[in-house]
Amino acid sequence: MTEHEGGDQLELIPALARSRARAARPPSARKPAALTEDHPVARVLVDVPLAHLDRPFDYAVPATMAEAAVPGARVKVRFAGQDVDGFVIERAATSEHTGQLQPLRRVVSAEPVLSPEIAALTGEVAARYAGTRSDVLRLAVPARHATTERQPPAAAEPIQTEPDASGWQPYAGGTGLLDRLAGGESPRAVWTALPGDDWAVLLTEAAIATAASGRGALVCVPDHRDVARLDAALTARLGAGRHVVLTADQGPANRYASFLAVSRGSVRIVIGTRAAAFAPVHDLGLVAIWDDGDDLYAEPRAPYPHTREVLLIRAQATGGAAIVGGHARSVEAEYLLRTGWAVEVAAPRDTIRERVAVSVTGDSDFAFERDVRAGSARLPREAFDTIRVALETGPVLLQTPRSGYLTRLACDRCRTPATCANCQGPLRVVSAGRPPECAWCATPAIGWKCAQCGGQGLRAPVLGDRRTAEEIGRAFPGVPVLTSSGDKVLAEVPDKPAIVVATPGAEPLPATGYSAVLLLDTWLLLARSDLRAAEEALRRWANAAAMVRPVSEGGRVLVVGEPTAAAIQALVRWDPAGFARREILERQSAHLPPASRVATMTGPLADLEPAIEALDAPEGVEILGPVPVYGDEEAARFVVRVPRAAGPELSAALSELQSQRSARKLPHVRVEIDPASLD
DNA sequence: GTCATGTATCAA
DNA sequence: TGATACATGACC
Repeated sequence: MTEHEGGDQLELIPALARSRARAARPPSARKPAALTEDHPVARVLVDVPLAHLDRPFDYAVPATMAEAAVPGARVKVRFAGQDVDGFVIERAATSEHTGQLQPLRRVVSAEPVLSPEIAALTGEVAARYAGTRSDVLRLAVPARHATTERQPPAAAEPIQTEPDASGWQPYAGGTGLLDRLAGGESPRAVWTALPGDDWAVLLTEAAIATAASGRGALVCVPDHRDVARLDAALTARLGAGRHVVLTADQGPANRYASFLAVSRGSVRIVIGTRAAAFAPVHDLGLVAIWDDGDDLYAEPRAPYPHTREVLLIRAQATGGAAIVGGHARSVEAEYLLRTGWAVEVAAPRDTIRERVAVSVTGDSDFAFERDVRAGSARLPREAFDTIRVALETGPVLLQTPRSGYLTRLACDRCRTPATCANCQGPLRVVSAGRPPECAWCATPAIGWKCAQCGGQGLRAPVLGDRRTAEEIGRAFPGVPVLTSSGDKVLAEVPDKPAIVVATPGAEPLPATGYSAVLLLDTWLLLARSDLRAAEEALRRWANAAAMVRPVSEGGRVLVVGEPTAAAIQALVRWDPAGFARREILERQSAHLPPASRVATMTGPLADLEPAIEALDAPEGVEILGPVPVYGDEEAARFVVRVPRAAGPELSAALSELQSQRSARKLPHVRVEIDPASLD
């Protein structure tokens, strides 16, 4: 031990003393608090929003704080003359800093709320999304609640329940997956759930299997209804208190209590929405995400990380297992299979055929014409018949999208959405009297020709009257008609004949499933002006269709739409994997994610142009734009894309750009990597 | 972001 | 010469 007394012991290179008034002040002017002898340096992540200050700063640890200033503790420190919040990430014996260290101002709490794993994770997520760690920390660590913190931690009890792999039996590699989890191994799987299967039960068993190996599990689901379903499944198997729920809207006390139960290791099975993705689960052995294509997983706060990416980063970093599950398959999940990062867990075709039968009926003008005479102007004859027959045995689901999506132009002959000849972006009408433009690169679509059928006419899909529950009710007098949509989601459906009209994602699940599921207005979902329109449509249809009873019990799915559309064909064949494979090839040739890594830069054009100029982008970069931002007069947007392999380089270049800009006090430019949508 | 410092500019 | 404005760079 060679420590000296007083506050100057950390002046490692005093020769570099600066002329700043603060440093020049005589030492007697400040009270040099006695420092602790053991590891007197605390490395602190300070909560400042500036990109160029996004790194740890060293502080001296006063003797009075020696015990409390543990790694992970919240502290208050003096930074640039003001008190700011921070987290201790490390205690060290010495500092690299050449000046004098400020002492920690206060240890807010000795509770180590930022574990080393999560501290590292926030760094990786910030780097991946070209954001700041302090922004990511805000997502990762909930606000403190002092009263809650005073409650003593509950004892951690090991989970003795044996996993039941029978639900995974129908899947090739299913029971093997559970066995490996229970055996302490770390398989990584893309799981395509069978229609009719209770995904919550299967994920519950996966979590229990992981627990059987003495490890923790973290499962993210899109929304509250899914949380409730998974919560119920876990409670049914383990009883209350063996798992914990983390969501954003729990209220400060509840949220912090749940968080503490996890961070203190009292509970090691964690479920929740995207807010749970950063949960500091002890000995994390499994991360799982259900229906990863759901756009609720896109974090709306900077730096806009996606739950799936956060979980995969964690699996990679901890060497744990991962399950990416859904009825449909996202192109990102397909990419995990292509690269060999994960293996497929799916049911054989015969099993699928036993579960679900999907047929399609056209909604051409001819069919409508004929159906007017059949008594229903709104439903094709076959749909009408299907509903009538199915109502004899149980509830029928009609899924119909809400109107009001931003629609893109389509070929007026074959209805294929029109893409830009230059960059494959969606075409849309900017103003009357001007040719349509690409929404990404603003190239006017002059002399456009449909790639599918060679047609040369463009049409804007016009929203017709929405089918209303009333109209349906008139067609089926005496049958109760229930609606479920956006703000008014129906919780339950009686297990008897009824018609449920629901918007995608708001479909209630009857105890024994629907006797029929009808997917209406499918062209509307497909016409959305989004590069994911078809993938998203199939996901929504599959989720609704999966609620149908098995074929053997008369369950039937009918799609009303264009039979040649790829997404509809994939649904009819129930082949989400094939669709994802095909989709990924198309994205590849169009230089779209996930084959490419895309970033958007948004802000006033006067700020964007120098930013683009200063961006030290990797080889092979394409810069598209600027394009005016819909609904914002001031703002414009550039799209920057690189081959997938150059993604980390692009992130680094954007981080560097943000650093330089913040150091030079230039106005903020919003950077979003892998944006949920490019509209 | 704040703060302190340096330089430019101008009225007195 | 001092007051003021603005740019710059450090921030532990």
